[in-house]
Amino acid sequence: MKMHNPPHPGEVLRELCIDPMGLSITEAAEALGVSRKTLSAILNGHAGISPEMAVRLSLAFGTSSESWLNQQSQYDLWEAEKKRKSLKVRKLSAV
Amino acid sequence: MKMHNPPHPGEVLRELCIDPMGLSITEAAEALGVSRKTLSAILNGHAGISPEMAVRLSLAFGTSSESWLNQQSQYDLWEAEKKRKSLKVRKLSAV
DNA sequence: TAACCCGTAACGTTATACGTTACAGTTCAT
DNA sequence: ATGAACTGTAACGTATAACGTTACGGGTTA
Repeated sequence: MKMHNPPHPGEVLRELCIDPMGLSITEAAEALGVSRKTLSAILNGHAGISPEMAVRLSLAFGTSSESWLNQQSQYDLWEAEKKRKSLKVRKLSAV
Repeated sequence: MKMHNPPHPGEVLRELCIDPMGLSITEAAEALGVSRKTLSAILNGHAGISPEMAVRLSLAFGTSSESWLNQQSQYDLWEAEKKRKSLKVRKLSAV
């Protein structure tokens, strides 16, 4: 019940890692072992952080893979919750 | 550092909700508003719990969507971590 | 035996994470 | 100042996965 419109994880990645370290997309993408396009898409909100990417970020930046993937989950869930009222689901009661 | 080979969320769903309530896949799928195939795939580990499915489960069973999606994240991450050593990533040091 | 319900396999559709290539804008060296 | 090198992103193609529809084999029951 604490969710507050979480920012896209790509924003966080840029503001917490890329920008402070003065990295270009090209440099960071090379270090992560992915294409410039892949990283660019994440930073611009056109792609999410995949489980494998979370591990890559963990290796490159020394953070926990869990924290990156959880951020993505919270973001995805926030989007999915917007449709909650429009979903046709019948409540199942215990016995 | 606490991860212990998490079970597939479909197993948990079956053991915690479907079985105890004596529901068939057909009944549960209908209540959730998805096809029998979709629920069957999840319960047998052939599909994961999507963000939208997490919200559906939340509506049908009165649980939190977050808990379902987090379970899936932990499972996906466990799988991704298996490849950690084979990923070619260069560590980026601060300054 | 026939009608019915159940779970799952087969097939098609759509979305997304990835790479390769191509392109427009900068910077820099000649 | 003109050409080379680099940067970020758009365009296009591929693979995987979540979904629905349909079809099928195995029970139960009338």
